Amino acid sequence: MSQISLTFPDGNSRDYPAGVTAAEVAESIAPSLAKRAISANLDGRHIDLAWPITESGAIAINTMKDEAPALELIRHDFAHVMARAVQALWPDTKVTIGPVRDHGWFYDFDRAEPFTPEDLGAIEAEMKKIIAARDPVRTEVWDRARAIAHYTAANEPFKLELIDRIPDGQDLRMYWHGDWQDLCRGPHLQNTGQLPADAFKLTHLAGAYWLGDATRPMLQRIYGVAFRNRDDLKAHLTMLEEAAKRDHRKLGREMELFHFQEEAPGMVFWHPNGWTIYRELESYMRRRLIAAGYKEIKTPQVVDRVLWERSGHWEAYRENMFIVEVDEEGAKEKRVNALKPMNCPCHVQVYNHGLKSYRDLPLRLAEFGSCHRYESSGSMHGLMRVRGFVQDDAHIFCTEDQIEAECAKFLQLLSSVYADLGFDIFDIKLSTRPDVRVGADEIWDKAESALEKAILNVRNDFEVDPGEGAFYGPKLDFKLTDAIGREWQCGTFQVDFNLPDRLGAEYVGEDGAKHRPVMLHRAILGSFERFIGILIENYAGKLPLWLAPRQVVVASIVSDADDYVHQVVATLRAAGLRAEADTRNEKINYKVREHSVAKVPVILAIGMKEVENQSVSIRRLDSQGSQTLSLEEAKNTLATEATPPDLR
RNA sequence: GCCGGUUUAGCUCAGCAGGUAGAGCAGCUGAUUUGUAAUCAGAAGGUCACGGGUUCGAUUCCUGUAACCGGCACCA
Repeated sequence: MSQISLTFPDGNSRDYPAGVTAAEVAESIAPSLAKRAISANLDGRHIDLAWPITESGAIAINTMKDEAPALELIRHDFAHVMARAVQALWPDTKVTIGPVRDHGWFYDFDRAEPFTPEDLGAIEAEMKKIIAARDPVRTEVWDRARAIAHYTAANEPFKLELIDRIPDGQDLRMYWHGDWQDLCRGPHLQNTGQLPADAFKLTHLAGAYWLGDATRPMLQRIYGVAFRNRDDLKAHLTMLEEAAKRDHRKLGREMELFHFQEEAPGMVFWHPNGWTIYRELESYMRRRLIAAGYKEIKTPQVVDRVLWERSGHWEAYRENMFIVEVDEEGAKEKRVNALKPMNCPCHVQVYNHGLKSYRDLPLRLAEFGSCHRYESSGSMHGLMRVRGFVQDDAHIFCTEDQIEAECAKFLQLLSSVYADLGFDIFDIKLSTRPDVRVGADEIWDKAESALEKAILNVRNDFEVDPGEGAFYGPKLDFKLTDAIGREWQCGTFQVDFNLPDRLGAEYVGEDGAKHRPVMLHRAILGSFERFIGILIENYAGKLPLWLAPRQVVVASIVSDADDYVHQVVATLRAAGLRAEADTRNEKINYKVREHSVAKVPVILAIGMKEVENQSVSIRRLDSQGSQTLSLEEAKNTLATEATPPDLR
């Protein structure tokens, strides 16, 4: 038998007979390592301990201490154990796929009866039995015919379809967890007893299309989470509770920011507090855009279908547009309009008015464009996905040569805006030309490299998503990371060679001839509604002072202080602060608690001491104590703090 | 749109093997003048999401619709 040479992480290497398993390699290093071993990495590939190694390479033995491989194995084996438990409880259930995902796994099943939330407990109990049995896990390589014969006999049509999709010549591997078997690429643990029976939980049930395809049957998906130990699971569940507390829908109700109701699903009813945040954010964006050389415009809400036909939207998105039909006087047919689902065609109309010269470019037209899209009922989610929303939209009309500079300027503006709003971390994704596209390859080359160069001016890490660009041009997408690590795609920068052509945009060049401008679609916040939702969740409702809808409550301790309370409120208001008086006949404890729960950032408590000294006792949200300042001092401090970041 | 779930007072939630409902908080009224996260008392508050059916009788059972929640699909 031939020899192979395996190199260890410390740089040493040793020879083994070909076909040696990682378990044997671990044993040869130290029996204690063999006991703790769970899997191995061979040239970066994650393999089973029992897998025969036939070629030389670099090997590392994994134990439960190696977080990434340990979690992958645990979650993957849990998926199998859960599927086994489900088939044990309901033998008529068909199995499909069960990948590792996020903090756990899911497995999709096909069964006539729906699973109920109560079933989850029964499944968990069955899983614990399987773990306690410590059944060995073993694997075999099967040829296609044998696998097909097996799953035909077992009446598992989804598995048969999976086999069909695996390329010819690829090994099919079969895993057994005890007497339950599943087609799987592995790797897996050595026995089910290695699973932490106290560190998993089945979390929820959901429907999911087979292979993610809406035309295929809907399966029943069961989600679970699993960790290496009970403490990690508990920490995860606590984190979920914390995230639920930040839910902008809950905070929106508690802080009286907005509401939704049946008669206008997906449309926001902004209340005074919420609208204050909105206006503050809008004013901020307006100042930033004007300072960055944009001109603000406003275009119609209701636009005849012919414009959407010309732009191409009617054909592609008719189903998602709100249609307004009008009986015009004397007309035989109703006139068909659409509520605008986006602003770009209207912006081209503004551009097209009057002859443009190359000297006018780049022309940056911005609009807080109110748009309506008929989103499917199941996709709406609080402020995050709505049917009526406002974009911080702008279109830059420029020459091809100006793309790079405009992109660089935009990146600068975007990162500065995100930093001002509390988001210092964001990721960039570059989506390049798709198979189906318009425009010559040379122009795509130019646009893609311009975008890439522009990013590299700002930072050196970005993700490339080949083929995911829009049909009209490549694009950049920006994902920011919030306080609890979630990512939100907000900004976008898209190069468009198509729409200027379809809508006949032109400029007169230096050469006196007419040329097509390039159009850059760009947004930083995306939609105000969604971005405010993100802000609320990021700050858990405790917005920075300049964005807080209610900035200061001046609360009396005794009613003899009421006159001075009103004087303090008037002083603060004159300094531009959103201040209100609370002179109700309640204890200061009660007032402090109520305004703290309402997330008012500053409470000024006023008793007779303050009246006498013309001072205030200032109490910040979440701080224990209070501090006494003169009224003048408090006014100046708060006014400075409440200044929007771009005006400081 | 699809699968599953939910819908009871302003909010959070009980309840009903079918006999038209209950709590806490909020709100209202009164007392209390209070020093940094809930003062006490009283009265009041509901077409049990909406429509149809079964029944002597439906908030409860069946059925349809809508909205919402968790996912899936979609997201110009």
